[in-house]
Amino acid sequence: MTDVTGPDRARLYEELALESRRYLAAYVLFNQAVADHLGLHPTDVQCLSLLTAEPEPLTVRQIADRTGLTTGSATRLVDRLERGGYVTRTPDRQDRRRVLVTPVPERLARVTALWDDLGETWQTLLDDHSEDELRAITRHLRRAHDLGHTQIRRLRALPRPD
Amino acid sequence: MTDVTGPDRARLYEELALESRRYLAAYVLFNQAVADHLGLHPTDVQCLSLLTAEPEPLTVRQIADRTGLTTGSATRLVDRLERGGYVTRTPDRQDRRRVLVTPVPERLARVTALWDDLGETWQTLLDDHSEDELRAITRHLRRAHDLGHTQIRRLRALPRPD
DNA sequence: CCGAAATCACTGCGCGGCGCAGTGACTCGT
DNA sequence: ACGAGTCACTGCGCCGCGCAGTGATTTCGG
Repeated sequence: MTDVTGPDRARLYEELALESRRYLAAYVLFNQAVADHLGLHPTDVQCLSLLTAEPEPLTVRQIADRTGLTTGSATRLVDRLERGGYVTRTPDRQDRRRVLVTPVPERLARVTALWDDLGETWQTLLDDHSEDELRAITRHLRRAHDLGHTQIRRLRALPRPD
Repeated sequence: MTDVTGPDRARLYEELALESRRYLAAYVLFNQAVADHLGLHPTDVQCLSLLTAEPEPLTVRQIADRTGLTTGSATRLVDRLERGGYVTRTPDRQDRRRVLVTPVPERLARVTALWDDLGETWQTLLDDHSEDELRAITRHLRRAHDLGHTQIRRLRALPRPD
């Protein structure tokens, strides 16, 4: 077992924490820049990202949950995207209360083209990492993601300090 | 030199890209949850994070640049934080046009306490990574951060596709 | 030097995304 | 069959935000 109390290690933790904060701050700015460039809002871009990541269409509620919006705001979000031609609404045959939101590939081409272009450069970052390192990075991201959701549940359960 | 074209490696790239997206999506939700819990806006929390990360106070303009807001909106942001007692305004003696924004430690204690609590759990994630892995993760984050800023400059230089 | 230009924080104004609360349509459990 | 729960959707009002302009201060060119 590795020693988790060494002074080197403490410094590594601190560096990682600092880089994480900078990384996340940069991401927010980057996302904003992408949205500006496309003439959309960050939320809209985020939603398109969600839709393209999923193999099948999402319902309005699923979009609301994954973006942190209320269902009302999610309806408006889909309104904007539909008006812009990015998505179409389809009634769900299984449950007629639900509405499926399907992305329109042709309209999304411009967006994905931009992502692909930016992603290509991004991949070159990974080229001089070993496979073990890549696995370690991926593992850390996944576990941080999981912890994030755990913390969110904790925060929502906690009473508001006011 | 490692082979960067192998099928395993391509799969690792894809996994890492997917986990990154999930990680970043979770961060946005997490940040929102923290802000909700404190009765603040995500932007406000982000600003407090910036202020506490820096050893010396920032000017309104610096806050604007680092949050992606206009100076006008940054003024309003500082207004909110000042009204809430989180920061104080101090005129800059060197340049009398400028205003320095200084965090108020006592008022921020509650916020940092929450961060520390959440950060403690977060650190346990790192305990079963080797030091080499930690270095690899940190390096990746730093380079991704740098690339992000490069891409932002590219995006701003590009013409709007409209 | 002195006046023009740049930069700073700040302010009115209007837009629009968002949460809230309520509505009707639909599904499900008993 | 009927009530409870869930779905997407809709007015309404709030307020964060960008935009454009202002005055104060600094910087720079002739």
